[in-house]
Amino acid sequence: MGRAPCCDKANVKRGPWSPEEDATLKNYVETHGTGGNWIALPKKAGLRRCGKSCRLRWLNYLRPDIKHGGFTEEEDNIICTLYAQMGSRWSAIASKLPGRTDNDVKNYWNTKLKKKIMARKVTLKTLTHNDTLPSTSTPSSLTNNQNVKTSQNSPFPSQNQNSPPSVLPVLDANNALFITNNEKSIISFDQTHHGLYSPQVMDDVVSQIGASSRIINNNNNNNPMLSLSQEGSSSISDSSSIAMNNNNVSHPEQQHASDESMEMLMDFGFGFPFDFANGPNCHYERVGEFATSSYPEWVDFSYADIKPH
DNA sequence: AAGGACCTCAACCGCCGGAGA
DNA sequence: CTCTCCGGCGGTTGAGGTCCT
Repeated sequence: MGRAPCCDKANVKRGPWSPEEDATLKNYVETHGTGGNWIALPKKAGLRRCGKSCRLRWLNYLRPDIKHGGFTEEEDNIICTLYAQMGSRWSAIASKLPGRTDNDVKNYWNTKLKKKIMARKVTLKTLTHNDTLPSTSTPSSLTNNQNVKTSQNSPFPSQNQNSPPSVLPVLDANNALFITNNEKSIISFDQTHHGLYSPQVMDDVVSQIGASSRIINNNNNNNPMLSLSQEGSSSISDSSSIAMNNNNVSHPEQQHASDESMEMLMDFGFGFPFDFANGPNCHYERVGEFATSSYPEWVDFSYADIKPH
């Protein structure tokens, strides 16, 4: 048997609040406070509403310090950062945004911000060994991560046979984020997807892209380009992903579900950032937990700058 | 102009944990 | 220690608005 309801649902009004009800509740709370008991408040205030409904109405709409209207770019960044750190703990995230409620933040994330991030073009670009290499610097947003390595002299670091392949985030003069991982390839995230990339993932990405028949050579300097963008799509589904195996790079609908050769799946479906990569050669960890990981080469790009394409 | 699809966001639901009896 | 009550929270719903065909 479940818990008894908090109020007599047959005798309380439900649905949208009228201006009169708003005024009654506002006047009562401003005059008397909540009295520490929301359940008893509607009766005292003369409202035919559930106490929980009164509390919600006050917290989300009537209280004086509430901020209505669009979110700023700065607020977007804060939400993204905190979501990457703590997931859907909306009240905790909202507490860092003065005047915003958990409901506001949750709605904003679910209806706009998630799609906004997904819509950003994600482009992986591989360069050949003969390409001109960018001058490099450490991304300032990553300098606090002591696991991050940068390449100052040789852009193609040698590999230690006994250690996982290194993933080396560097910035070129235009602040484009590049990732080097072996002697033959650099991956550039012209516009990066936030997420957590393991060296195993990046190693696989480089090797798989190199063998991919789907690489698009879309420029004149022999730099093959793989684009994961959803450009041209009128609507963006909630789950967009690419799957990789030993032989190709393809969209999952083109991939047989029973294909046991699949090595990994990168899911851009926002479980973000928690469902980025998994598979026999990959590892699945939460951003906030990687510091204690046994994989010291994990790189957190949650704070990487995103620049318009 | 109409109607269907899609989007937004206020409101509700039900679970959980803390406080106090 | 157990039980009850209540506030707080995240997930979900659905009415109303907007866009698209």
